[in-house]
Amino acid sequence: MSLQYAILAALTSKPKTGYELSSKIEGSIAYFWNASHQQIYKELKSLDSAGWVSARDVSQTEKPDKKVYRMTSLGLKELKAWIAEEAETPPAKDALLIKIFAGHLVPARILIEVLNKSRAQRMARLKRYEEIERTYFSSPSSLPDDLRFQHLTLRRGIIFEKAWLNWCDETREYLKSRIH
Amino acid sequence: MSLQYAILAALTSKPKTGYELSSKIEGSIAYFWNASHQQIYKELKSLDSAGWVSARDVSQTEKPDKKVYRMTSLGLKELKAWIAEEAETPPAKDALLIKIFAGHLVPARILIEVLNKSRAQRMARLKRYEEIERTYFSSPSSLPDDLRFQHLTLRRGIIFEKAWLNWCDETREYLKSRIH
DNA sequence: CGCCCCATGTAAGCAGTTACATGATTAC
DNA sequence: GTAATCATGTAACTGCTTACATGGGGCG
Repeated sequence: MSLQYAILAALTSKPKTGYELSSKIEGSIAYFWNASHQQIYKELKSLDSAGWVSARDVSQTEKPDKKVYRMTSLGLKELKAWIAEEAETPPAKDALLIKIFAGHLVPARILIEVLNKSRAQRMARLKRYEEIERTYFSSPSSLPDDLRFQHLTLRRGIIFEKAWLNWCDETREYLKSRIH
Repeated sequence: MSLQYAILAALTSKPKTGYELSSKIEGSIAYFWNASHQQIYKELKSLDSAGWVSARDVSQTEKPDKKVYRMTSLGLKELKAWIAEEAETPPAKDALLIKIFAGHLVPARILIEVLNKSRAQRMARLKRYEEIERTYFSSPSSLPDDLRFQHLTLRRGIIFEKAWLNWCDETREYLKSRIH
């Protein structure tokens, strides 16, 4: 259900094709959401038949034809109404936490390896986010409205990756103490 | 798939019924995972037919009969192997972030209300986690192994709820500046 | 010659939610 | 009497993943 609203949110700035939604969203909604192209095409169809978006067929000569989707006024209305609803707080659902929870079952050095790999992924994300912030959001107050809100979600990414790194380090300290 | 491992992780300390798994997990795995009782009964059946857990029927006179599940040695072996595998980093998938992303579409005071409600939920969790830490984990070094690992996942919860609160405050400051 | 980019889908299946169902005991 | 706790499920459905499919153009 939320994916439909994520798609609508991605269509607020300008109309997009399913292909763009599934690949070019890098740098905005991809900070906190993902979906396969199959699922996105499906949701676009269902949004279309609900009248929340409308498709326009565009023929291309050197590339395959495509369908450009734009949000309708009904879609905008529904999106606004949904935004104003209370959001419930989802659980983390990160497999790494299950692994740590049951971590006493395996040797500490194995867990450290698993943790280090996760840490490296988190660090890579943080670097990417910080790079994006430096490049596009260096002076937030001069940005147009929609980009200022995008920046807020990027900020969330930066704050959280840092929190992850802190937790990884704290956890790693304990695991190291179990080896020596 | 991960739910099966979450169930196995919950069964490491002692055998449990589906009912206990779906309700009494409060205070451990519930910090970062959830599931309906229907789904848990389904997964227990599938784990049973795979030989990763085994069920024992227990008749009770004053309560309904129950099935107590314990992990088998095969289940333990598989859980250990899974823990040692690299964990990929999932996206946040929190609807609040979609709402903020498209936040320029609604009046700032509406968004502040939505944010405040989320913030209150986060704050309540943090208080709960801190209370649990004070009560059960005040001197971690004297704890048995499995509880020390449980404590690590609780620490993650505490660190993350604090990070959420920081982000909420940062975001609220910006939203307030849009009203005045 | 093979691979990547563009572009959109079908089909099968698994994972998870929501609604419905039963029924005894204990506590207010 | 009515609500909560204990205890386990079926049925229908939605959401999402994985595998498979097509086909032209550009690049090395």
